[in-house]
Amino acid sequence: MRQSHLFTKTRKDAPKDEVSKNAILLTRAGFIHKEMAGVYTMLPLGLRVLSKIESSIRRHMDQIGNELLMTALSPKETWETTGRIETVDVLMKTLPANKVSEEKSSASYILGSTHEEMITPIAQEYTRSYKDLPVSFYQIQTKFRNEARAKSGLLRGREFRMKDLYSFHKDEDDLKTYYEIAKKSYLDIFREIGLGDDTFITLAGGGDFTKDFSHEFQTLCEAGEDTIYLDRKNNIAYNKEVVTDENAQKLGIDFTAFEQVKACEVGNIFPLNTKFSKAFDYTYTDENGDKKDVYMGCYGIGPTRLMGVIVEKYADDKGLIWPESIAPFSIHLLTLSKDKSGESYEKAEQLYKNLTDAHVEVLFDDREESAGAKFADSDLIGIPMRVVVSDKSLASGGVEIKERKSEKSEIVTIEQLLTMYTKEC
RNA sequence: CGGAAUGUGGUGUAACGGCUAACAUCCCUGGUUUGGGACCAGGUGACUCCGGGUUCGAAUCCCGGCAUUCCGACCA
Repeated sequence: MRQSHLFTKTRKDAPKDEVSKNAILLTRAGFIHKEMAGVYTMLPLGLRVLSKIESSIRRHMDQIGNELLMTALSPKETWETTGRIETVDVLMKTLPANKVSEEKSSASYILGSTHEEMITPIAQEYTRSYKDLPVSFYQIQTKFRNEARAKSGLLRGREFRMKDLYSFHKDEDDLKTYYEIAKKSYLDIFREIGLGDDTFITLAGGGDFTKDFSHEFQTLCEAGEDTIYLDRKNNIAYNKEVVTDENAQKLGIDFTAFEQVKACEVGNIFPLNTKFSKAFDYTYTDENGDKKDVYMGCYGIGPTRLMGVIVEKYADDKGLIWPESIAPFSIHLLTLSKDKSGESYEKAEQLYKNLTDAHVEVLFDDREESAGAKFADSDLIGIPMRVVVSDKSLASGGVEIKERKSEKSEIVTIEQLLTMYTKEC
């Protein structure tokens, strides 16, 4: 993509209505645009990152589930069936927007904050035999939660992206088996998008869902809302909420020996068992023709929150630093020449063409800006590799390459650069 | 949902109760410049969040909303 065609611009000043690092940098670099507290538009650069995160999640989820797309609007009745219309305080309801529509219909709907109420009847309709089980469904979708306090930019929004996976099983053992598969898949995802080393499975309270512990995936992050008790050696953590004397005794654990760290919950998984299948009277027929309860699990990851966490963890004082796997582009190509008929400009154009022909994702800064402005923007946007084509670089034998995360730059020939990026494909 | 702070051109800031609301940046014109957010000249752009009140006079003081941020509670 040519930067001259990118409608967003960078800003030197931080927006005054943001304090969190992720919101400030993503706004300054033109990745997001705030609409309201906790509600952000994804601008082109932001959408590219979000899409990469979601693609990565999708690749892993396709191994263990069927993708579908449920509706964001849901009928009130289904929430009345489970009783959660009374107990889930983040539910948003639609209202007729004006007098005219009020006269037409006074119906109101629930905006989906989670989809157990919708997926269970779908599973019930299609999978009623032991031969159909286990089965699992997932979607990546925009969710709505009326958080009492949206905060920390992308970390806690009222409208956000979520990947939600639901699994259905013949019995508890089968659920447990799948639960472990899902757990592993989640760890693979976090590793792939660059959070592997700092993300820990964390035992937490099960909320309404279960009396047992549930599992959260917590990424070490100062801006996170949670505190976890971490045992790095054994690769396990406990959410502060379950660190009680009672649990210490029950589990035979000395929590004082654990490291206390701030973390952000990037995923969670729950064994729901029969909570929802009972509410919807969902049973299957077993080999003997008997009706049996269906066991269920649910598993969530928040792509927008992941994006925020990655910014919080990897940015420096100059701007964003994207991990390779989710960067909006692989290469930020800069020409320092404004003379569009000059040699260095033409070399840059040719290089841009060769790279994009080879399916390398390149952001080409072809704008008429000063060198300093281009470097500053490049640092702010945070694409992993910067490639500069200028009279100076050509005189030194080629193009200058510099990784965003490194201070060092080096000169390579154009052929060397092309080889580096095209032989991977 | 409780508490606190803040609302001024697109963005970031300034302005004692008193003159045409100032500065920077962005944007537009022209010129100059080209390896770390260049420079010169000119120009556009604000009912000072909304509604009341006090006052001869309100961006400024008071009351009520709304919005944003932070702290706390909450967080399927």
